[in-house]
Amino acid sequence: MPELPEVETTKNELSPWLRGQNFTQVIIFDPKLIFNASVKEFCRQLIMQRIEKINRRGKYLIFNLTSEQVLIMHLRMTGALLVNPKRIDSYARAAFNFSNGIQVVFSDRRRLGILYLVRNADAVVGKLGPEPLDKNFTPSTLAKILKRHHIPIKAALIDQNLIAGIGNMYADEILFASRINPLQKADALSIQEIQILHHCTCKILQSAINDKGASVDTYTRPSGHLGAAQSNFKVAHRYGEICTICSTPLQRVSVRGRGSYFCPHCQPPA
DNA sequence: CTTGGGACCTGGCTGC
DNA sequence: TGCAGCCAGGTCCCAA
Repeated sequence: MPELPEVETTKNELSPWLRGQNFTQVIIFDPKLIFNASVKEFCRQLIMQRIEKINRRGKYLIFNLTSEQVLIMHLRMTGALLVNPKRIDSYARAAFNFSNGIQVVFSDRRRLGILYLVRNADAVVGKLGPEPLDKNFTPSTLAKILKRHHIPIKAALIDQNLIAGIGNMYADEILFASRINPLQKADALSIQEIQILHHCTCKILQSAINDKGASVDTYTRPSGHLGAAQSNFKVAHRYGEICTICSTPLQRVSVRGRGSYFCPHCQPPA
């Protein structure tokens, strides 16, 4: 699933291809991909626009254009942006051609991804919490956020309005590395636990970016290559296996309807 | 404020 | 072999 490290990798690898290029053709195979606008209008407004820069905010990709508009993409569960794919299959929902001759295909098996074309990016990403890898995101920032919420720490970590970019699998990895039980209440964590949690959040996310994201399910990098971060996972997608530290069988618990995997020995209940 | 549920969506899995 | 039912999870929305 594309979370912060996968979206960051997509941004990093797309940028050299797309920066300074103009959209020469926009083909929408699935009209539901476009939020709140007709396909015709969307294509008309995008054509001949130049991409100045690609940014990431949380799990969103933000394309700054020469016009006053901003193109925002969310990959959701199974979305991927592929550069010059060998063939366009039934999962392709849109194709973009550029002035340098390259083609970028939005591929999305479960069709939950979405594109926005707006004047102000804040209309889409304005309510997101802080970026966990921003230098302004300190243990004290995290402490202030968690103190305000009497909810399971797992639920807090994946709430995009509290912290941006963390999803189900990295939340599980971060909590395992921090030795914190997913059901522990956010406002009950000690300052020591919050410092560890902050450290592990930065470490896990940065390490996953260095590994070009995790290729579980359908995620592939724009080049078509896979990421390698999944090989370091200790609990995510390892259901039925044993803890790499203490050999206790990993357990599953549902937090806010999301499967949460943890080691009952390394991450004991409070 | 939190909590729980449904909706979206399709491939993969289970059980009959 | 086929089919129904459920599950996966990012996000939004609604009711209690």
